[in-house]
Amino acid sequence: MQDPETTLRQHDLPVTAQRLAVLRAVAHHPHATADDLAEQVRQEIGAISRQSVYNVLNVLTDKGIIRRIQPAHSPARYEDRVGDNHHHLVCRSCGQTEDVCCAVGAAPCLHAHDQHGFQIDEAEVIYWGTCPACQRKSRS
Amino acid sequence: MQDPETTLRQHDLPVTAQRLAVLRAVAHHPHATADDLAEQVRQEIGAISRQSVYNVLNVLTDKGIIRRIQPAHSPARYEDRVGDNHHHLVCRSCGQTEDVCCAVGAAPCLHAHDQHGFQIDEAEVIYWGTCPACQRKSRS
DNA sequence: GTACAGTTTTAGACTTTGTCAAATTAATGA
DNA sequence: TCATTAATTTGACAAAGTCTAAAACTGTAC
Ligand SMILES: [Mn+2]
Ligand SMILES: [Mn+2]
Ligand SMILES: [Zn+2]
Ligand SMILES: [Zn+2]
Repeated sequence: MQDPETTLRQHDLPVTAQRLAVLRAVAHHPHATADDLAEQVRQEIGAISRQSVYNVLNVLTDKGIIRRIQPAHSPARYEDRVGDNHHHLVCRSCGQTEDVCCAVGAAPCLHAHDQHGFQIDEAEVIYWGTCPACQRKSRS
Repeated sequence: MQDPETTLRQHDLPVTAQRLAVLRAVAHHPHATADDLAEQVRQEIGAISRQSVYNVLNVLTDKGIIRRIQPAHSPARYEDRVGDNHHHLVCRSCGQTEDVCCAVGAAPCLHAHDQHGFQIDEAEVIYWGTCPACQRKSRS
C-alpha cells in the first residue's frame, strides 16, 4: 500500500483529515470494526463523527480501496488487503480473525457448477473454529 | 424429516403449539427469515409473539434440529436441512438463496491447512452472484 | 382429574449496528 | 481569494435481535 493521500487522489476523492485517518487506521488494524476504527481515529486526530466513519468506510469500500467482511455474530470488519481473494478464519468464541490464503488457487472457488443459472462472481469462504488462546481457556 | 412432535420429544423439548408451528414453517419455507416465519406461523395458528419466534428458532438451532445461515445484508435465515454440509448461492440483488452441494465432498473443505493453530470445525461457503430473474431485469 | 413445579410465552423496553436528511464546514480549482 | 462542490456533523430513525418480569402453559405426581 502506498501513502493514503496518493491513494485518495488516484481515486478522485477529495483528501480530508478524516479519510486519511480512517485509511491509516484500517491499514494498522486489519479486520477491525467501525467502532474499533473510530476509537483509533480519535486517538490520532481527536474527534470524528460516527457518521463520517461510516461514510468513509463506505466510499473506500465502493472504490475497492478497502474490503468489508461480515462474519455472522460480528459487526462488519475492514481491511486494506484487497484483490488477492483471500479467505478468513474466525474464532467462534472471541472473534479473532486471521487471513487464510485461498484454498484452491488464484481466482478460484468460483465453481459451484454454475448452479441454478446464477452468474457467480465470488466464492466467500469462512473457516470457523477455536483460536489457540480460547482452546487453552476451555481446557483449563 | 419426521413429524415435528416426535422431533421435539426426541430432544426433550416440551411440545407447544408455537414450536410445532415454527418447525412446520421452517420445513415448508427453507431459507426464510424470522419475520417470514412469524408471518407463516400467524397464518397457521393465529398469533405468536416476536420473542417466541426467536426463542423457538434459537432452541431448535442449539439442538441442531434446524440450521441458521447469516449472509451479509440479510437477516438470519433458517432451514431444516442439517448435517449434510451443503453450501449456499445467494443473489446479490434480490437475496434469493439456493442450496449447493459441497464442492469438495462429504466432510470437506475443512482444510485451510489448519492454519494459525485454530481448531477448525466448519468451512462455510457462500457463492455470490446474480439469479436468472435479476439477470433478465438488468439486461432489459 | 387436580395440583404443583418448572418451562414457555408474552409484552415492552432496550441494545447494537447502521442509514437518512438537513445544516454546517471544508477542499478544490479558477 | 472566491465560488463551487463535496464532505462532515448532528440528531432522528430503522432493522434485527436480546433482556426482563409477569402470565400462561406443559408434563408429572398424586
Ligand atoms: Mn483478511
Ligand atoms: Mn440450505
Ligand atoms: Zn478465540
Ligand atoms: Zn435475484
